Amino acid sequence: MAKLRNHPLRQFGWSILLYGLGMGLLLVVLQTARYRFLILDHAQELYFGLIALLFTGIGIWAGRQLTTRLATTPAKPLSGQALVQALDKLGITPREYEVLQLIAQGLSNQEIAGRMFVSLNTIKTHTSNLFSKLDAQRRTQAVQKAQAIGLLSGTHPKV
Amino acid sequence: MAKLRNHPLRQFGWSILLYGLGMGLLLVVLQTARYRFLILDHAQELYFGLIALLFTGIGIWAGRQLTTRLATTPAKPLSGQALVQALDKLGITPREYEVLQLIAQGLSNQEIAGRMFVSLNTIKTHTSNLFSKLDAQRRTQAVQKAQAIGLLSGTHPKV
DNA sequence: CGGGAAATCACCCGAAAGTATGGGGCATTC
DNA sequence: GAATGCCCCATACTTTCGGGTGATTTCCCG
Repeated sequence: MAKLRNHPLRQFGWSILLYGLGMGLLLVVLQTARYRFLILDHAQELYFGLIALLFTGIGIWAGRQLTTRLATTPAKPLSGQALVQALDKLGITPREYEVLQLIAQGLSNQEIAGRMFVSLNTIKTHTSNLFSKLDAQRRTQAVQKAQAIGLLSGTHPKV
Repeated sequence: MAKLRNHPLRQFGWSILLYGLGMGLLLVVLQTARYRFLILDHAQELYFGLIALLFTGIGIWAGRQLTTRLATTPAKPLSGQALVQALDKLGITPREYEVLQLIAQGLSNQEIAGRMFVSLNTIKTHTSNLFSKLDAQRRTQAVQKAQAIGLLSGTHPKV
């Protein structure tokens, strides 16, 4: 084992870890940089501004990753409790339902994998199980059937 | 063929402006605060960390604002004359609209070809043109956008 | 008549999607 | 502690999609 892996950077599972590491590293870099060639007390404001801007951007990115997970789950698709029963009846797990919602929003498997911080293969597994439970062969068919049953709320244009 | 129509982008209002102003103000506050009761040079690292954290949070908040604003596109039924106008505005031909409806019902290109008594390649051409007119990359995305505009009626439990 | 739009079909090619199978980790339950 | 269910990941393989290009026919319009 541990030889050549066929996945250079495709996996998003490490996103959070990388984010944390990157953040810490950036801080260190900024710190050292400050004590080297930018000792000007005058540039103090600049630092704050730059850091603020940078981390605002990072925050927006991170937020985009998180919002879908947070936003889709507590959304009121059909009838709350009735929804749970319907899902339970079909044997659809929470994770699979998440995938279903993202599929309905027109996302690709790769994009879904990125948003849920899991591997593309995992998404494929989820979709595969989901399709069999919904008795569908294609994602469009799955969405259609899910909407027909009422599993999905109104359309949410993302992108 | 494949002509590109105009796709006006959505405006975000002046929330960005307010955000910028708020950010600048926050910086000023932080600055003055630093020179008053927090003059410890020792806390330098803390400052960066706190600011980073703070603005990451702000970024997440801002990102959430933007995405939700995008997500609140009206999903009206739309029918009759208004439908024709909407289709005409997008440059969607009758044949393409037929394909769109069948796609929304979860059919594959092969199945659509069978139902419309044409070649699979013809369906591919239609879908391709349709996607460019709807500004979609995937069929699920096309369906989602079409529903958002109101081009598609309620879901029909076929199959 | 010539131009343009629509509809039809074809071919290639790379990227996604879907299928099948197996394995590991983890928590709950019996 | 064995069994179960969910989740995660992987490999291998086949099929479908989607993009690009080009071509033909028909029909309408100026």
